[in-house]
Amino acid sequence: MFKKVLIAEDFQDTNRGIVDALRNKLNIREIQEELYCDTAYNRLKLALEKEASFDLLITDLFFKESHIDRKLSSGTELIKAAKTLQPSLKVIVNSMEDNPVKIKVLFHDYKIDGYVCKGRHSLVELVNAIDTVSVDKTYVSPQINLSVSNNVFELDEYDLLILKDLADGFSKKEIVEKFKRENISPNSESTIDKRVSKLFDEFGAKNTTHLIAKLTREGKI
Amino acid sequence: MFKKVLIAEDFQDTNRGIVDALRNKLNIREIQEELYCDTAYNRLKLALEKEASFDLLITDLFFKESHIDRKLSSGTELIKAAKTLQPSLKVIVNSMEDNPVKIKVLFHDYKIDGYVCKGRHSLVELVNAIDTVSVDKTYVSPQINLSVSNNVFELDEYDLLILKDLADGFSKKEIVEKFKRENISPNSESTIDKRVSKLFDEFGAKNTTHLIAKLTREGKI
DNA sequence: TAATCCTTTACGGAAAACTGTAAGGGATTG
DNA sequence: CAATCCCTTACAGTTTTCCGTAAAGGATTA
Repeated sequence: MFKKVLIAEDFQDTNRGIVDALRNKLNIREIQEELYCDTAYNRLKLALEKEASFDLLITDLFFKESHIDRKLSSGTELIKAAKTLQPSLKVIVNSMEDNPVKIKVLFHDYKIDGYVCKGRHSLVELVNAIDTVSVDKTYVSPQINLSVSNNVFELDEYDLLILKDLADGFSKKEIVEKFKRENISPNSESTIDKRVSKLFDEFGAKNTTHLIAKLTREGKI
Repeated sequence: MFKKVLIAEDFQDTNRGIVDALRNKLNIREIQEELYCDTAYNRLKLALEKEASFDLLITDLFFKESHIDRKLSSGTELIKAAKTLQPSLKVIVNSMEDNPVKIKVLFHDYKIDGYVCKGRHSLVELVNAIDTVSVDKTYVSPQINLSVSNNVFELDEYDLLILKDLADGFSKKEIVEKFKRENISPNSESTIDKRVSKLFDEFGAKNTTHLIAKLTREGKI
């Protein structure tokens, strides 16, 4: 079981609940909390330098903006920095996010060990997650169905360039001009037309407005 | 000071923090928690019938969906029902929402007494809010600027009908047909054209796609 | 080398979006 | 009552979107 745990979470009241659960149900001795990504990172770094490193990081994904200038502003940035600093560190994410696609990215690209979706059973799940992760397995909240989203179409960088411009209200002709100006190729109106039409098929959209609305709602652009 | 408080909040770990704070800092004797809007409402009703009614309701706005069939599915519905049941009940909302326009609506239309925005200082603010509300004043988290949003363009119901259909990929002609079918008026293509053009001006959008992208990002549709 | 496949590009036509003008009707005001 | 304002609607003209066909060029394969 873990001995030293760091919690990064900007909701004061949520912190309390987690700390209570870890202390009482898992008998974890050393629990520290941070409200900001930057300070959490500094604490991890300091502990590592003093050879008293943390075993587990429990972090949220979203942190409210603050007046203080920050280098790290989101959970994903914190995770990336923390894993670079200390690859052995186990990471459990505890967040509102329930989009399987995004959670999948956390496991694939950010190599997290557990994901707990905030909700009615958060605390019970978090305890289970810590148990599971402590024996080198991965944990995901049962209500999240990661397999559903296997055949989701991925957006490559070029598609994203087009989509973002469309969402910003540019016409196809304007996008053509912009691409030519910035030496982005291909840059014919015809190609851009075809790309967007392909995305209509992939995402089941009837027209540009529909497509952009869908992708915006899903947080993909 | 309040004697009997009900907390409606579907995040288990958040509940814990609030209960602790109320008990320790405010010496409130009777604190009950509910994870669902419906059960919260039933508890309010039961207490009223037994002449042991609650003084204060602290509720979130968003509740995760559950497998159980519910009559009330959001905090606003709970507030509406609760105020109808027991007009004297004080209500403090504790939620993620930080859009001043939406918070303003809670005070105007739902007659809430306090609003605490979940964040780093939630607990401290909540204690302040309870203090303030207990002497018949209203409380709003200091970071929320209700006055800023005075000149924000409001979307009326009719505009929203159009916008939602556009976001769902309907063409203007299809919207016209739909409106006529559902006896929604006005329903000429010309009027719908004009409404949308007005929204372009108000929100600084270049075309429909741009408008829908903006409003979707802002969570207005 | 020839055949094949894929991507880019050009082009054309129907449909839709966008804009401006103008007419009609209901409500308000002097 | 007439003048005015506001909203709805019709219509027309330009631009843009959307979709199909087809040609050109590059890379891969037999």
